[in-house]
Amino acid sequence: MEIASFNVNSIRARTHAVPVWLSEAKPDIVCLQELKTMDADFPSELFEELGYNVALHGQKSYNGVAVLSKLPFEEVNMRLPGDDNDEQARYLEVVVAGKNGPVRVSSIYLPNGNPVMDGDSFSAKYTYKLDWMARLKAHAQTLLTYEEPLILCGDYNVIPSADDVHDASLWAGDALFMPQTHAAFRAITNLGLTSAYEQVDGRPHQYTYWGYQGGARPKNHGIRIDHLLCSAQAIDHLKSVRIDEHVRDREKPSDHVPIIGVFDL
DNA sequence: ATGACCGATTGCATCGGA
Repeated sequence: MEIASFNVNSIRARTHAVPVWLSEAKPDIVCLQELKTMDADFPSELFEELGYNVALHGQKSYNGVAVLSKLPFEEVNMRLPGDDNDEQARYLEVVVAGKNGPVRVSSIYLPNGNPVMDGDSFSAKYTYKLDWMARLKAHAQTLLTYEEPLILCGDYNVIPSADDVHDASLWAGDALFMPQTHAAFRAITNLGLTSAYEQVDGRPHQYTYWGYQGGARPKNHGIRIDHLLCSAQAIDHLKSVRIDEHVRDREKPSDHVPIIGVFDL
């Protein structure tokens, strides 16, 4: 089973790029982020034609997550517990039937959090990011008690270490690289979730995002912020990981590229 | 010679992104 994560930066702007990539890569499950559209305007037919079932949690203009799956959904959950007033569409969790039992997959669009400061204290945006990460930790803790293959896929907006960016000094003080961000990310991984990339590859300076500005892609000034966090029951069956960075060099690309984990599940 | 950001909105500029 191949499971991918891809922040598309508007699904309507990517009606060519995403189906072309799907036709080549043929992943079984794809977690999409930053749809930037309401459910009614999501081009489901493009994906149904390619054999995918679609689970959708859209939002007008911002955010929005989806899961495409060749296997039918046995369960779909659209909310990250912990704040009933949170209206932002950033979480979608599904369960499909693997070879040896249920496989649980989430599509995550973790808040950016910039700017970090508002005067002398953390901004509302950065506080929302840290709160959201604490909620994700609490939910992950619940899901891990199921002792299932669990893969939390998404745009975490977290640069895990200085090895995951061209020049870390340029990111000091950024919400993606703050000590508090790193601590909140470790609080999640320390529960027993392993980054698929770090488990089977781990080379430094491999990126999943290059900004549109300043020739970031040709200069290879990227960051690695899209991650597949896996329970032990998933990591046991992880065979390989790849980052399809060639997608970034095509016409009208997203600023992110897909990351794919190959699991024997 | 110079790698000039992109997408959504009700807009002809502003916001959010990372």
